[in-house]
Amino acid sequence: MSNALIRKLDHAGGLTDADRATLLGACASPRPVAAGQDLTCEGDPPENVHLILRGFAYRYKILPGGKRQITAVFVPGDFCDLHVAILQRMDHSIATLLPCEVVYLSRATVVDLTAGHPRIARALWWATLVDEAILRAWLVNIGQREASRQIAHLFCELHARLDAVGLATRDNGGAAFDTPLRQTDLADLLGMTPVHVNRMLQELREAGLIVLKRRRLQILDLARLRAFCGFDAAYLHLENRPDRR
Amino acid sequence: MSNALIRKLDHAGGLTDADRATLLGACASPRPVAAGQDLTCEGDPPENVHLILRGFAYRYKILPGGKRQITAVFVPGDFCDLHVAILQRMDHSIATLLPCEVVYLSRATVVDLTAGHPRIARALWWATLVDEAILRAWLVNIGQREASRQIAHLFCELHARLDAVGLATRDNGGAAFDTPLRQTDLADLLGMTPVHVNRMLQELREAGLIVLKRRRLQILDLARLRAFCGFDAAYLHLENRPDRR
DNA sequence: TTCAAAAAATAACAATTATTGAAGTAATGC
DNA sequence: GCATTACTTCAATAATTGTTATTTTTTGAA
Repeated sequence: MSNALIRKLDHAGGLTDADRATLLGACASPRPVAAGQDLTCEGDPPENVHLILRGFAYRYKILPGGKRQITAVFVPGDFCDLHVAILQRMDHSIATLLPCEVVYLSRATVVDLTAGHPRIARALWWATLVDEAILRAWLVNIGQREASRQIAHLFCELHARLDAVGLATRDNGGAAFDTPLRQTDLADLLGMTPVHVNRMLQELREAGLIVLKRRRLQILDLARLRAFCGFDAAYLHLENRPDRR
Repeated sequence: MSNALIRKLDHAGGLTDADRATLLGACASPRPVAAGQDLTCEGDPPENVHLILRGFAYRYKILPGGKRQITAVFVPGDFCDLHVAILQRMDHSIATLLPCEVVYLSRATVVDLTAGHPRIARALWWATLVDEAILRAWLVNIGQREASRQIAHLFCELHARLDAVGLATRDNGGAAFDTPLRQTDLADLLGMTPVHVNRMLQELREAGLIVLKRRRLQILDLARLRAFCGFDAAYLHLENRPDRR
């Protein structure tokens, strides 16, 4: 037995079967959440920790002028706010992009998980560090790359992360996955206008790099797309390739 | 007795005098490091944890094309890489901006600090979360604000962080601090060209918002500068205002 | 299946930002 | 003091990105 969380944490290495069973137990009763629902709002005191088991969610912040910046995308296996219990108030919001299955973990449960299981604690620590590394990679992406390469880089990252939990396919050089991001989401994530996102997507299509249709992204030649945007998966720290079960 | 680290962690709250003494002891023998030196290089396995006691440092990543993105600025009291011991390789580099005094802490020391002193552990945890929040704020800044407001926002953040460790002045509405960032650094931090940074600084000067001369920044009216860029210090989580000692 | 709403695609034009080069000034380190 | 580095200013051009508006397609609900 396995689930997205365990598949992900296996990349951190060091988990025993007993640890996996403990994690499975903690994920026992996920709740369904509809698309477009806030899991946490800015200003709230943090309560539960949210774990996405199925579906997609995202972290965002609304500026006074109404602009929205997306600062994280959560895929199955991701904690949305593992860390945040120490802070007094949330400084951002979290919402679902698609219908999700979400595990609500009380702080007490998280403390139990980590205090009683050092290898799990280490794996969760690893996940937190990877989240931070992703944030840095996004900063580099937005700051330094041109628009079409930003989009390409995001797609490469999403593919790698979804592949790590078994939600992407790879076939002779190509790859594919379902993406929840609309063009307006991409725009708010990369700091562009939706129109420009659309233009850049056209470019990627015309360059023969991607096919994007009905929220399904096909990467025609993964190596070529990665070269195009200078994607280096090192920051995802997936070096411990687990056996596929 | 106090130092920048203690002044900073006092904002997390909860430290006892004994904790402060323990922290002071850990900072006992800082090493001087010249300006422009790498403390850690991308690709290295992480070794020591670095704590800046005096001076400024920054985290950066160089892209294949040679572009540099600065992903963090460290001021006195900041850990550069508290967290990173778990990962196999550094995915970025860290270097000094000015001559610094740096405490090199072995992983063992960090483990001792946290394992034996729960309130210190909590404070370090808090510092890690704030670092992440700053990263998100930078993403929002670069993604959503126009160039001059990005610079203003960065200045507001630096002022707040330096004020938290007693390195900024505030006088009847205004404020001032020494900044280590050259215009090329600002450019690599915000994803602009140096020429454009220069232009935007002129705008801020002409708007009567700042005076920047010889690496000293004077904010003429802090409230006005904050309003100009929509700065809200909440993400720095400095709510526990300690007594100044 | 049909309809209404949302999202995506497209186009023309405007605004912002980057690039390059050059020249001069100021600050800094040795 | 001298050499070096950083900053300032100007200009002309190019590239990128934003704005607005319209059409088409997709999506989701009735």
